[in-house]
Amino acid sequence: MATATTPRRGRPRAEGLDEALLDVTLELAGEVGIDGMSMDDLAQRAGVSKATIYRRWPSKERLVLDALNHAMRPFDLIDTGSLRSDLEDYLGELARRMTEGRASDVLPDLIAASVRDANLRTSLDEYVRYRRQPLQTILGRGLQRGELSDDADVEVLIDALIGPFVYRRLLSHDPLDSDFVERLLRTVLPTV
Amino acid sequence: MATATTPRRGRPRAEGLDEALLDVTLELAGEVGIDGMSMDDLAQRAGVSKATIYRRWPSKERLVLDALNHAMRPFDLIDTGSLRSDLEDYLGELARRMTEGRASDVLPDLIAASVRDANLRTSLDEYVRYRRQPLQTILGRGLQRGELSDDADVEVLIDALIGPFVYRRLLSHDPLDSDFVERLLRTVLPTV
DNA sequence: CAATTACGATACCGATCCGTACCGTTTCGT
DNA sequence: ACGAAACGGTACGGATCGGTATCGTAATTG
Repeated sequence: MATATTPRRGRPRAEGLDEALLDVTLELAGEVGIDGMSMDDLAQRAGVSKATIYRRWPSKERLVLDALNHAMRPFDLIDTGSLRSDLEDYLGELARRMTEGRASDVLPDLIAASVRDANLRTSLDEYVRYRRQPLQTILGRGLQRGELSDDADVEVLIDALIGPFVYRRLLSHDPLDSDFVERLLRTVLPTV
Repeated sequence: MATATTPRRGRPRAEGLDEALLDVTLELAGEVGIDGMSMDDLAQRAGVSKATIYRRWPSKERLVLDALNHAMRPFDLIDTGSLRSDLEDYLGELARRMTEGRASDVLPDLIAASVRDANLRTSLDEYVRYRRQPLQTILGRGLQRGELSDDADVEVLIDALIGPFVYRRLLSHDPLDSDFVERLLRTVLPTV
């Protein structure tokens, strides 16, 4: 976790191996689930000895936790000048991450595991807030510009924008593409 | 699965035990997860010998599958005469089932497991279609009555109605109550 | 060169779990 | 009464898994 600041005496840790292991962890957990992933399989997939892993993390639990937190990368948010295109940009990026991203494959398993694991729950909550925040910014700008009615229910509007993505990704398995983004915005966004 | 039609020779199966076991299975799976549920724990919780379970189901997998399918009970759909109150009724019932229902506790785990289990996936897909159908009926009536614009995107509208429920239940953990139903309808439903 | 630490490989321990087998007992049909 | 099937209890086998320990080797510092 913390970078080793003191250059010790013996053979140094393999460079970049920590991050590589976190990636493999996320990948494998996405394939076979967190519980279904054995440390032996993980070591083999990474081309590494189990001892090497346990020299870096004290337990499987902590490793998985690190891997999940490591996967969260910030959105860069651009102000295009219009509510509609701001939302198109953001939701397009969201669709991309929910279909392609490394983290997206673990999501179902993470949700299930977080029900009974307080640490995973905390990580997941952060992730959720992370995704709402940009929409709050975008919709706030829309309100200032008058593109959104003053009595609009911003929080529920966010639910109505993110919810369908979650629903399609986890349950209906309908596509998450730009066409869907268009149709969703036409359906949900109050016509101005 | 099939009811034993032929009254055999020896001691008959305990009456209603099958259903009781399915209930306990669903309950326990909701608490500790499908993988986390051991057959020994299940037997103890049900006050039953493991042999009794394996006399009825050939494997844990088939038992869980039966339990999930058993949990799906039909909605009874009433035509209140107005689109708005039809939706209030249906979404209110949906909110109730997603928070109180036996099946609701297993949902996260079921989603995760269905990613890698074709049989669970099939059950889950049925469940998903089950929930869309009533909305298709309700919105269809709304179209006929002219309460909905002819160019409304019914499928995406359904996504926008169900999605927020899924999102709140699995991710944001915000409440699913009648107030939320009201706010969601005000936000999503095109004002007539 | 010597001490030190990381590495791959492997064996191992203890725990858990699914599924089966066996026991003596209970409840039914004949 | 007798055989047949279900029952609770329990023990067991085979497999898997997390984590530790050990060993010989490689890399780096002093």
